[in-house]
Parts: sequence; C-alpha cells; structure tokens
Amino acid sequence: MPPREGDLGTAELEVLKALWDEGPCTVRQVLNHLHDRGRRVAYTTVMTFLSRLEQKGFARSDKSDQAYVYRALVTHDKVTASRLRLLMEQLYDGAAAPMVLQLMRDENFTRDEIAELQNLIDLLDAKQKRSKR
Amino acid sequence: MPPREGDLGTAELEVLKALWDEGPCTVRQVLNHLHDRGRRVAYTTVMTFLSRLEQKGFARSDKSDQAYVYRALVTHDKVTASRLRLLMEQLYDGAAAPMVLQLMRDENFTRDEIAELQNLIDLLDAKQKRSKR
DNA sequence: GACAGTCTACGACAAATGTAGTAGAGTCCG
DNA sequence: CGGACTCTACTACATTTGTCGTAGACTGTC
Repeated sequence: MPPREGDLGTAELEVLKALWDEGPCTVRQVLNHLHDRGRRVAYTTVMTFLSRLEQKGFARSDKSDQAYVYRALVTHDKVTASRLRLLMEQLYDGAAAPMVLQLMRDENFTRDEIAELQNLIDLLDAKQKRSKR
Repeated sequence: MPPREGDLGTAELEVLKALWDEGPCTVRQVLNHLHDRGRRVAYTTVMTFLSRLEQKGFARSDKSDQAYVYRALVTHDKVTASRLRLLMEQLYDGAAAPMVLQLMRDENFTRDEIAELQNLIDLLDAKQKRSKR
C-alpha cells in the first residue's frame, strides 16, 4: 500500500479552500487569494494543485473566455466530515463521543457557543428519546 | 516548504497506537499486535516505523536484555489534540465550535453519550459564568 | 562448534506531495 | 506588425511516507 489513498494534502486543501471562500476562480484569482493571506507560492504551483484537484475529482474546470475557471465539486462539509471520520477511525477506533468530549474539554467556548451546543444537545436528546420508543 | 512538518503519517500512527494499547513493546510485540488486527506488514517495516517515531521524538527505545523496547513519549490525548487543532486551523480557520457542532450533527450518539455531553456542557457553562464575573 | 532463529543496521524504492521552471500559444496596445 | 503579457502544457525534483530485503551480530541448542 503506497501512501495516501487519493486524499488531499495540506497545500491542496488550501487551494480547495480558496475555491470555497471565493467561489469559482481562475488560477490567478486563487493565487491572489493565497497571496492576500500571506501564502507565498508561484503561479504554476497553484496550477498544479488545481489540476490535481480536478484529477482527484474535487474540482472541475471550464474554459471561459480567457482562462480556465475552476470550481469546487465537493462541499466544505463533505470534506470536513470525511476528515473527521478518518481521525476518529485512526485515533478513537471510530467512536465519536470521546473525540467530541476531548474537543469540548480542550477548547474554550464563548457563552453563545455553549448555548448553541446546549441547543443541539437538546435536539439530539429529543430525537434519541423519540427513536427509542 | 517540502511536505509534512514532522508530523505522523497514517501508518506511523498505527504503530504508535500499538504502543499506547500495549504499553512498552519490542518490535515483535508491535508486529504481533498489528497482525492480530489483520494488519499485514513485515517485521522490518515495523522497525522502520519505530525508528522514525524515535527520530521524531514520539517514542524512545531502551536496550533490554534481548531486544530494544520502545515506549511512547507522547500521550494519546496530546497527539489527538494537535491533530484536531490542525484540522481546525485548516478547515475552520481555528474555530472549535463549528467543528464540534458538525461532529454532533453527523454522528449518532447513545443516550449515555448524550448524557455525558450534557454533563460536560453544564460544567463548561458553570465555568464560563464563573470566569465572567 | 555448527545450525537455526532472532535482532538490528543500512540501504532501497515507488508513490504522493509541495514547489517551480520553461516553452509555446493567444491577446492586447501602440 | 512587434513587443509585452498572460495562460496552459509539460517536465522536473527534493522530501516524506509506506514497504521491504539483505547482511551481519547474537543466542540457544544439539
């Protein structure tokens, strides 16, 4: 089994994130987006990443007037979910709760966030009770 | 910037996990542990990973009677926390709450787990109120 | 002491990832 | 038309990661 199974590397992810943040983009737009946030890369490097994203099915390109326009084919949620799932498999044998607990323990939340969490818990609780019956 | 910054790959992690699960181990013990759970690797492959873990500071080896005994130098929690943090940076610009929320939405929890979550929320809430004043 | 089995040290290698250069086609301005 | 630019296509290359093989040192056993 050679390395990674078609997943995204850190740098590839940054580029995909640019597509999420900015919507459909040309190579140059992505480059600018990255430069704006202090990320130094060459134009051709961005090209490479966008091509690789396309090869892997995470993005698609359309020939527009001048330059190709790339757009994401996967949502932030999808990617995130699969990443989290992977971590869960690798580090918690697939159990979600311990991971959530650790996160809640380690990170600091604002009052609003806590309220939001509380809200969601109530929902889960209700749902759980319902399906129980 | 070449690839990864001294972090652990998936397969390296599996080996480290063996050290967590089994406590200090010889190469052979780790190998057996992996084989037990269906993971096929050669003895020397495990050796390589253990050496690399040592190089990277995640484990330490002591020459025992016959063979080297490796033990983890980092805890599960530490590694997990840093992984989660990385994901958080990469995908949520460092915000913990959205990640937790997504996890709670996507995964299914048992009643007990929900109760545990509730418990923790109460604690967080109390702590939050206290520090507020 | 010789053979079998176990360990470690080193070296190797393919695939993936991060990063970029070069060359050539197309476009725009004076 | 002829530079000046911009884009894309290809190619390249060092590192990291996943995986081993080989050779030599040791140990234990007839």
